[in-house]
Amino acid sequence: MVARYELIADDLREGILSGAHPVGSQLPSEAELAERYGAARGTVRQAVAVLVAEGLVGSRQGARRIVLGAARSQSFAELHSFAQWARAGGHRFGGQVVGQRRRPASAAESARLGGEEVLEVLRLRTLEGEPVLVERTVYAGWVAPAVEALPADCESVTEALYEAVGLVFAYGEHLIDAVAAGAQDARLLGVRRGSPLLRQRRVTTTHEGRPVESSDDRYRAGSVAFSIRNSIGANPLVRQALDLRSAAGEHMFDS
Amino acid sequence: MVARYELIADDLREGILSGAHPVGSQLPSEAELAERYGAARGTVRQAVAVLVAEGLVGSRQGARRIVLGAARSQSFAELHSFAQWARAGGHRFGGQVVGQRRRPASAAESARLGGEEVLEVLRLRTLEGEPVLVERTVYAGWVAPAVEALPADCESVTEALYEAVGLVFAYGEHLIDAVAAGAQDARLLGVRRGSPLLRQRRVTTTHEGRPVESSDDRYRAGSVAFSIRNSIGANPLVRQALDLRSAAGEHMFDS
DNA sequence: TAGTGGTCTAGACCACTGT
DNA sequence: CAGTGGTCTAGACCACTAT
Repeated sequence: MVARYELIADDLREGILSGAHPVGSQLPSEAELAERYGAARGTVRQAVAVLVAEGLVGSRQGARRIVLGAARSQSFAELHSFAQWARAGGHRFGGQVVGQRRRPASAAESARLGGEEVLEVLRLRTLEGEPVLVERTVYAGWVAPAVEALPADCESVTEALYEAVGLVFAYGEHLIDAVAAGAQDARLLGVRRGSPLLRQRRVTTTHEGRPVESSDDRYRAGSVAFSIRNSIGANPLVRQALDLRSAAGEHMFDS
Repeated sequence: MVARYELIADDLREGILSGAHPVGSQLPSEAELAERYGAARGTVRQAVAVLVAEGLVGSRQGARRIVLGAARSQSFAELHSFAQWARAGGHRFGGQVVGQRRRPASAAESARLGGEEVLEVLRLRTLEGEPVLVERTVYAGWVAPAVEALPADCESVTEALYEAVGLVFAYGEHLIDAVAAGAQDARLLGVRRGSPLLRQRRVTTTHEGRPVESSDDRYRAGSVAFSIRNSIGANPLVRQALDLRSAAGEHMFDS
């Protein structure tokens, strides 16, 4: 069942991408759209809200909405899963488990993931044949058996876990910064020690809010960037100071 | 005029932060909230949607909403403006213009900002007394006079421009990656050449979609991170491949 | 099967923009 | 001032979850 407002949003989005609503132009009024699509104003508003959330359209009270850009937006899955992101972008990609072991959870990991044992996995991923990403993932004990059952060259862990045990990654918290490559990073990525890496740390949970994994992913500089569009009044990405000196991290990420 | 749904959202948010609705617990049903606040269900839904967008609350059809976290979310202004962000976080901060000059726009800048002349400004910003950020900003010609009129140690350019000429930064597009410090970066930030920096490139526009500035901001590693919470079905931050080899950048950022 | 969130309608009033 | 988007209501039906 696809919602009416989704269909309208799709149609408007296509109009933007195809140039029927060029960047900088005004969108038709809500009343006009409601008539065109034979829908109530509320439904049209819901459709337009989707485009606003995607950053394609800007909105202010009293004035017509304007088209801000024509870049397509990606899904949660594409942010969460390297494989799904790379596939959607038409990239050649691969992955390989480099090391994997069960070990007792540290105090912080236990608080973050629950349980007393975790599974630690080190993966190297390639894009267009080049190594670009080192993933150090710590899985909660309860998913460890399912993860261990995966092949070492599993393309998409996210998809495989869904198919194997119906596990859905639903929520994520991400922290993005830059770090110098360590010895292991450097060896795996083929860069010099100390060279810049883009780091994405994250904790992912199920629909119920149950933590599944915590990961430290490091991209070779120049291979990948994060992109965001925002507007006054709607903006989920935030800066965070990293406490240069004062009392240490109460933050969830401390590895 | 503060909207009803904002007040309800504020109240619910405070309940989450104060522990009345602890992380992992269920939120009251929409019907219950509607009765409690004496509002229609639609209004309550709008309030809860705010919390969902902030990542504080998770939502799925058929089940009660659950509380995901208690971190406060920040505003567009706080992402856009170093001063407003630092002030909201209670940090000590400062800034200083290091260099500034008008020059002809490159072809890319002309396409991005409009006009044939731009104003280029190099600023160094400090956090807790330490230099942490080098800002290289290119302003569109039409705002150049207003920017040049600012004092060299202006704390908040965003606020000053609003007060001086009523300019509002309304929309932004950001690209986040890691780079090695160049000679100038290294000298200004007090780090070694080649050490990792977190880079945020952005283009900002007015309400009308008119481009105002394009900037390349570089943070010393370990000083600042970007943070995001997301969920299946709502997610504005995306990865972007940086084209290791194939034909060069059609992307808007190419400086 | 009852409860809950998701979708949709029809209409009202208000705040703001543009002319 | 007319037009437009923002807020709010009251009620209906549907899809999904939990028991």
